[in-house]
Amino acid sequence: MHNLEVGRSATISDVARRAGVSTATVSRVISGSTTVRATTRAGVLAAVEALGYRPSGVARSLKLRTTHTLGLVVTDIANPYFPQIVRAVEDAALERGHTVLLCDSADDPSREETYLDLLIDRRVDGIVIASSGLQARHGDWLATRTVPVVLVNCTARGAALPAILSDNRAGGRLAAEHVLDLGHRRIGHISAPPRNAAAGDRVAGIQDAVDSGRYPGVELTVVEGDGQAEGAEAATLALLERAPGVTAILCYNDLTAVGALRTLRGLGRRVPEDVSVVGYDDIPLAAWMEPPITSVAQQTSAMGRWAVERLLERMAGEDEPGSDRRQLGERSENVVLLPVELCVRGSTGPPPWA
Amino acid sequence: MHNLEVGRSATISDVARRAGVSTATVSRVISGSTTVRATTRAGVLAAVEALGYRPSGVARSLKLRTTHTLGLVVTDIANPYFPQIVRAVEDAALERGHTVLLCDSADDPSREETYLDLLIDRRVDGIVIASSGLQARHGDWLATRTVPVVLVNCTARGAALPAILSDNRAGGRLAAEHVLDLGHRRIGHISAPPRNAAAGDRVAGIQDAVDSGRYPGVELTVVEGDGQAEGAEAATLALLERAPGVTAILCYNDLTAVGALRTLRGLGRRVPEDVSVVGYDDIPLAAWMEPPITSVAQQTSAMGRWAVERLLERMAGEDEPGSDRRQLGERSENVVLLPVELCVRGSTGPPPWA
DNA sequence: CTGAAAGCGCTAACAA
DNA sequence: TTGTTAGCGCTTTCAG
Repeated sequence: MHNLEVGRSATISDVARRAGVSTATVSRVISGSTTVRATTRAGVLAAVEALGYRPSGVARSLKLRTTHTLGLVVTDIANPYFPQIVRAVEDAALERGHTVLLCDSADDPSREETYLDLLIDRRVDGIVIASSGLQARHGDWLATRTVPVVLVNCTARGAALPAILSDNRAGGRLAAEHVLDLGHRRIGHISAPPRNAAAGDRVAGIQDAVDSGRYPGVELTVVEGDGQAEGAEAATLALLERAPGVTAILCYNDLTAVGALRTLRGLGRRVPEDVSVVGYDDIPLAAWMEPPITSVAQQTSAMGRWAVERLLERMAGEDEPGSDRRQLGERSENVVLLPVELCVRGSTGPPPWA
Repeated sequence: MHNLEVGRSATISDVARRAGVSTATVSRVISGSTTVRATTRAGVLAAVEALGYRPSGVARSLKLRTTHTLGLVVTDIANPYFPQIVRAVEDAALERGHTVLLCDSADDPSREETYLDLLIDRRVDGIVIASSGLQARHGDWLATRTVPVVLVNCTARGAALPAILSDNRAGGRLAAEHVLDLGHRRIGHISAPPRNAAAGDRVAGIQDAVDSGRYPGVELTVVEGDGQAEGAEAATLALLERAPGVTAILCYNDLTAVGALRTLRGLGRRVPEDVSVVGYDDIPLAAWMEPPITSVAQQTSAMGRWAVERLLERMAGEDEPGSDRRQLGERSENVVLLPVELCVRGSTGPPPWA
């Protein structure tokens, strides 16, 4: 009797031997090919069952030149914004039989680079990058690779990579108009480091609202935070020092808003009676705070799903003949802009004098 | 001139051809073997550079029978407790040159099963399972596989899989003693569904404190929540109905505490003046709430790190001869219990009459 | 110091 | 309907 070595998992040859057929036949049974006699099939299946055989994805990948694996690079999994994207990407990937190699760059560009190399080495079928601050050189480098890449809520300067973005500029404008409509005129903004592309767009949107001419006499003060609750506390203090009269603070994200809320409370300023606060991202946390935070919601899961679909579609496309279109300038359909929505909650209200 | 096909990445043969050597030599250079003449090495390196060659991890995995990939199964990535584990596991894995296949079972047992199969197929080197409710059948099944598995904060009834657990019973006791010491006597507990093993242990710990004899006249009421903020609202209402006089609520986790806080506030009950609330997990969120939530902290990152180390150590061990010890009953060193710590914050205080 | 050759586990012509 | 064979891209004896 032919025993398996201990610790080794069964191979297709083991199954073939046991079933008394060739490996080709086993392969046919596994892949569900119809050109197999029923009795043969049954025999193979019995052997598969008996041996607990599961085909090696590694061998299959080598042969088929596809790993059914997607790489997902995120800036910081600990930031509640990202798990939503991860979930969406994974859902979409799993539906199509793909798994996800998660790469949490932990806000470290060099780690991000390491991961990108690793993903290439692992021959993933595609890469989704949801990084708040993709380095320009990464973009250039990525554009030279053969693996399809799509960007989620970030852009690579220069390199024309397909991307799905949320309309950050509109989001900034929406937030600003909301407090301006409420009557606020001295407003502050706590932004994020400039390597974060979204930050700039949101500031631009806020500026759009200020410059629209619809709100005379607006004073806008911008300070830089770090997108974290802790960092936002110092930023809030700095803002209040530079512009003691602000009655509304627009925050780069919800975590920043949390920090602002805490700081304001510590200073004895009531929200929203004394100061209104607006967040961004509408993570679950926003609704849980006291007061619940008014926030700009992005279509996070749509973004993740779109990214995966785009990737798989692109992979399929590359099989087609004469598919050298990668060399052509990518067209504008490659960038999708998703609308945002303002969720008004308890952290905003009219200014004290209104 | 020998051109590469478009869209295909360079292989070791491409490099060999270009450098005018055999693939064996290229392989030696890549692996840093010293037995290569300097000039030859230089030539190979030049070819590697020119072609942008990166060795295929897939082919290497097939040959070397190791993928340098770990599977990580989590119950719900959207639950803020898990990203911390993910981060820790990934950190430890990356340090040792491994990548992580993330599997978010999204609280769906059948999806978890699908993922486990997928991980086996992908021939991951090991699997870390951080699932709140591992099914018994999964455990049995896992025990039959050759791939090393370690459990984080969960156990598989029957199957003797190595596990790292946080001392949930001690945590429950700690939380209970805290409010009992403050003078509370009518206390409530919002637990989690029984498939969650930790939930039972925490209840037991609370019961330990109650039964210790140190606190006479304690009344404990337990209701079941779902570990989510939303579900906790109904559970809090149910608790208050069954035991209107409770002055302290111990929660299964911080998310549950958030829900309790909101509900109490809605009812006009002040925290901690009227009712004290204790959370569990000490996720960042706990400190951000108003009032900040007193919570039991687990050593999350230590758990993730330990899991990976255990896995890799086990993988190394399997190469050794006569390593049939898997058949022997696993010994108790296979289960590690990590201590917990109580973080006292503003959500707990003496009962109203004290 | 270097090359030839075998083989990891699988699939896909091509024959039979 | 089934088997034979040739690789996928790499590493690793074993010769030279």
